[in-house]
Amino acid sequence: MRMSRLFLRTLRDDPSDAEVDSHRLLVRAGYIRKVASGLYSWLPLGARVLQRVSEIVREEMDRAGAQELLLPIVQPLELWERTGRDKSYGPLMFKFEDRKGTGFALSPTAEELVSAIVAGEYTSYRDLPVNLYQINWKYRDELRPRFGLLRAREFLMKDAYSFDRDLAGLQAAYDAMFDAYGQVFTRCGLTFRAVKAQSGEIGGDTSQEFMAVAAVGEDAFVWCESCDYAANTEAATRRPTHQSAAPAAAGPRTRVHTPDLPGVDGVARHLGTSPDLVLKCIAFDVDGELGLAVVPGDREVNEFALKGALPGQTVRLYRDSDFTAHPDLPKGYIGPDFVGAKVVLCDSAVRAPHGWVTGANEIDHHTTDTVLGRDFTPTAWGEIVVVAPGDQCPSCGAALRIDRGIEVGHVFQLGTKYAEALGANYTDDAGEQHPMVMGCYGIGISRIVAAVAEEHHDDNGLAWPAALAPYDVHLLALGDVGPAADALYSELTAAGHAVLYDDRDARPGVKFADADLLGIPVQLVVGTKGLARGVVERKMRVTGERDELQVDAVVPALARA
RNA sequence: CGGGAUGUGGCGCAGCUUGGUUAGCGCGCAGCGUUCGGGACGCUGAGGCCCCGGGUUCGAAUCCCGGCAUCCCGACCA
Repeated sequence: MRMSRLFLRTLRDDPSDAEVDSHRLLVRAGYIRKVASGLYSWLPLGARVLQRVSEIVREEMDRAGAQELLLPIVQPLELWERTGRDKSYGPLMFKFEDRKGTGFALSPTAEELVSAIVAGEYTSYRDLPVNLYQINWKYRDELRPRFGLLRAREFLMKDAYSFDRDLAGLQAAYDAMFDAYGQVFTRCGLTFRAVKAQSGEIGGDTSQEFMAVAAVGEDAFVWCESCDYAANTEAATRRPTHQSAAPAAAGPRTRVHTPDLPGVDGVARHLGTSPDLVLKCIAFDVDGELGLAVVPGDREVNEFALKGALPGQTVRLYRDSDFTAHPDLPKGYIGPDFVGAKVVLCDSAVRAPHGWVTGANEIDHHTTDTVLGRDFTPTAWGEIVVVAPGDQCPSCGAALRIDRGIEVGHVFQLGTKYAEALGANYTDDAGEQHPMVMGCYGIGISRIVAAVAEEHHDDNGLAWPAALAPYDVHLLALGDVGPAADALYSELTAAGHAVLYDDRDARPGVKFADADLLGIPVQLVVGTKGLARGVVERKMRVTGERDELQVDAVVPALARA
């Protein structure tokens, strides 16, 4: 491509509305332009990168045995009503009506539609397994789009759906997708981890997220320094801190006046102690009764862990409205011995060998030297805190760490939820009907572009991994070298390289600066000085390494690289 | 949804407090000349519904009211 003809305008100044590096540089380098909040146009360079990521994903999906299809983006709302997700997805969906008043939505994902299609075609165990995927635009009217492509309202996603006879089949499909995902992100040059996750809105059981490690990532995840344990903060757990209660060294329990101090930090400061010696009692609803989650004051309750600790029961943390409905609850001053509590679920850290400062079950009062066993008795134990750095890994005991990441992929074992709702059943070899067992697997393709830009750039601009760069080689013609540069351009193109040829009538400094900003991996500089000695200069964008190549050795040299 | 900030040629910004010529600056763009290995310089030029609507006033980018848009922070943890 001759740069003199490329639809491109680079910007010298950072766009005022871009905060993170990927957004800032993709706009400055002319890859994307914002149309509205969370909506972007992909200019030619950006479109090529998106295409290259798509191609990598396509190759790995095909290799893993999945089959590509293409589903409509506009989907009847009726389909979503059948699984109830028109409500649960609710405001996240872009909804509208056609001229006849029929409801439609722009697809935020496609479990319903795929299930309905499979239900309409396949009915026999002989048909299974099958794994279908598409690469298509998805729409979510996000609460708060931000960080450019990282949380957009329109984004390109690869979504795959597997259908199996049983759980063993699902596990095999899931494993195949998991491995393929590792290949995709490795090929894209991302530093990533697969972390255990909660399934969230989509439903189902086992799920793992692929997180590209990045300081600007919106999600924190926990990982172990010495083994491969990794989980997002919702799903993460730790080893119990105390297996059994040691006798607490404490004096008599004492009631103290703590006026207007509902917060742990304020109470600790007021009493000259530290937050980790204060017990926090968080009220929750368990099957309509009052429960208390008891954790040290420097910790937070993990609502997912809380639910996991009380299997089979419906658990929900109290909201302001619950406290309004229960004026008898001294919010901020509840102790673990509160009389109305049917369940007192303590974290293992509560077994620490010392007395605690706790709420005195009365507004403006706390008690000191509150002792486990003497002053309060838990009804249950569990690991219910949000994991913090330094906690022990549940599988090996080494220290856990927390990093931030960008969720670039997510694999789920869904089970039969959608198959049942949409009638995706099959007949087995004994003539009996069963719902198909589903998995679903997503990759944020446009988000990968941003995540890679986030990881691969420097002060001068982008620095694409070779696999994703919009062009392989950036050929710069400096000064009066037209014929030689033209010849090289033709040779390289003929040899199969995607070449961006800066044939513009611009000064060298402009060309160098733009080349670094665009971030194509190999820069070839044809200048009058070098040409006089029969050489062109090669610069590697990532490392900055330079060397010289004889003009007639350029094509073979690049072929080797 | 709550809080904060912003909206002025394609991009980045000043002007607004204290209303008053023809609305400025840098980049970019066009023409001419000089220059030519890390975002050159000079001269000339084009390009603006000052976010939208209403109001105050002889007069509004500027003051008032109401919208809209964009960005940031937060969105239950006692």
